[in-house]
Amino acid sequence: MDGGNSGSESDNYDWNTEDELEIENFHSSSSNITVPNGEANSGSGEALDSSPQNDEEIDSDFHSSDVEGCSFDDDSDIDSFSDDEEIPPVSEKNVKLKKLVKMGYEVQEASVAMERCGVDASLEELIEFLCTAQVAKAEDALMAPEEKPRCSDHTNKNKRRYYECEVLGRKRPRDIEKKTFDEDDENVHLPNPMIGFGVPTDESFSITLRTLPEAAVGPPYFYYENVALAPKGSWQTISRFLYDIEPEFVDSKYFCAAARKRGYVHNLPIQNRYPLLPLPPHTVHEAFPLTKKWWPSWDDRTQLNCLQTAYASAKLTERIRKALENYEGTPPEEVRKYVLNECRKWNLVWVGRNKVAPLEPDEVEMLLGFPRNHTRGGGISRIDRYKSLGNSFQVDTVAYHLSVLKDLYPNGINLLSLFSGIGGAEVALYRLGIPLKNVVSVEKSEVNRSIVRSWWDQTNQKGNLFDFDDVQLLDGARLEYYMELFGGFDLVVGGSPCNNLAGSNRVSRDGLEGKESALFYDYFRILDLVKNIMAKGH
DNA sequence: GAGACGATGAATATCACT
DNA sequence: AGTGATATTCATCGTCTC
Repeated sequence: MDGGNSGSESDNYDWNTEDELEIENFHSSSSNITVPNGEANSGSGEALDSSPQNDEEIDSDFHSSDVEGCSFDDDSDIDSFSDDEEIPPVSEKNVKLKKLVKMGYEVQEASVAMERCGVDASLEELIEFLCTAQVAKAEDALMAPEEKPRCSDHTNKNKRRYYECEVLGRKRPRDIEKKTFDEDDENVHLPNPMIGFGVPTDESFSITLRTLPEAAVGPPYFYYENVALAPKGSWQTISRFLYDIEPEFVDSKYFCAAARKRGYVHNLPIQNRYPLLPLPPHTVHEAFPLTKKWWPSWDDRTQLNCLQTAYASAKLTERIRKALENYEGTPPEEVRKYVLNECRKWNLVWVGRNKVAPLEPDEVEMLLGFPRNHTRGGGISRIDRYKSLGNSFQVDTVAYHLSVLKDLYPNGINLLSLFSGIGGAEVALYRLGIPLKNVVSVEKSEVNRSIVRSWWDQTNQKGNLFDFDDVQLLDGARLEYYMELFGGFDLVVGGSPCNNLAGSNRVSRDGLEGKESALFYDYFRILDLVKNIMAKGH
């Protein structure tokens, strides 16, 4: 492991303690709130940059831009076991996985089998499971949804109660006991209010202690994200794969002026979190002061709904203007209802008399916590900007959760960023003043990779960015190579595609097994590989 | 080919009320 | 506890225009 990580004051944080942690709210530890102010903190990275940045060793041949085809043309030995052939056995588990894949099973289903049967399962057991699963799958298609078996009937070994937390707070004690995450419980219920273990603006309900399942404890730390309102069962599955950690559901409306209900599964400490400063505006009026002049009294919205990938047409806003222009004061009930419905559906704001408009990409950037023009330039179209932004993290929210890493890694971190998108996690860490030493990033969209690469250059990052376009390229060999190169990953972060989970999707809301959303299993696969390699003692 | 536009509801949660 | 009304949702696809 990287010497920088285990050094200095890390004795306060024992990797192996399952529970540890008994600290105060971020309040009392005001020393933590020495946050670099917003985007103007480019210097902070350098200030902390005492760690050796071995840029030189890391040959520029490896510098991502050429990774499109992922050229391992360096004459390092990595070449010898790159693709189809022998991956060096990082663990027995991997060997089995490899064998199963060679037998023709998908990596994904093989992973599932190993997860279900346990690491000690023999190859025969695994194969039997896979055969049974295939039969079951065929039967499944004939079964009514209600009779479909769901989740884990296998993990009887984990009968322990693994979610125990102490709650410091005044209200909502009635919810506490329900928080225990029973594996027989089919429903992962969403917290109300949706504040996870706590948000900066509402500390009345704030959990500062939790016990992680043993298998969940790092290294590395990991942070997984997806839409909270996924089809039933999705989060049970996600949680089950991610070492039975209870998801933390948080609505970003507590961090910014727009809603964004998301679930996060992570093994980070949860005490001493602190928010990015300055705090972003929390209401539409604060975010867009100019709209106040035109905002009708009968539009009672103070915040926006979820920022999505599609936006309203100019024609729609014109229809709304026409519908309103005939009325001097307050329009009749029917008209108000129509207009308000459209406004809520499309997140329209008032920009003139009877005139509404969709948010500009710049404004969406701001709401999501990105620097202005983050997605602008480089030949990126307006439509692509909306799409990329709509799929992104809300930076303030993620940064709040990741803020606990700052004290743990004063010299910076090595980051594995899967499904990076426009770099929400990278931006969050940067704004927290956590130096990025080495970042391995996977992102399918070339537009997005370009955005992150551009941001990396603009912010004069001192570390190294390696980007790939396909998670499949990250196999055991490649991971071992990078981990060997810079001493493992400190954080594995990623939000896998939500296409088949999102409520907006009329066409293919197929759940976790959907075409894109099934990439979650690659997140698990890669994370598990990293954990195994780390455990092997790098 | 790129982009603007409109059509395409179901699933799920919340809430007021009995 | 049950019920009906109400609200929200990281989207996809075909067609058209330029």
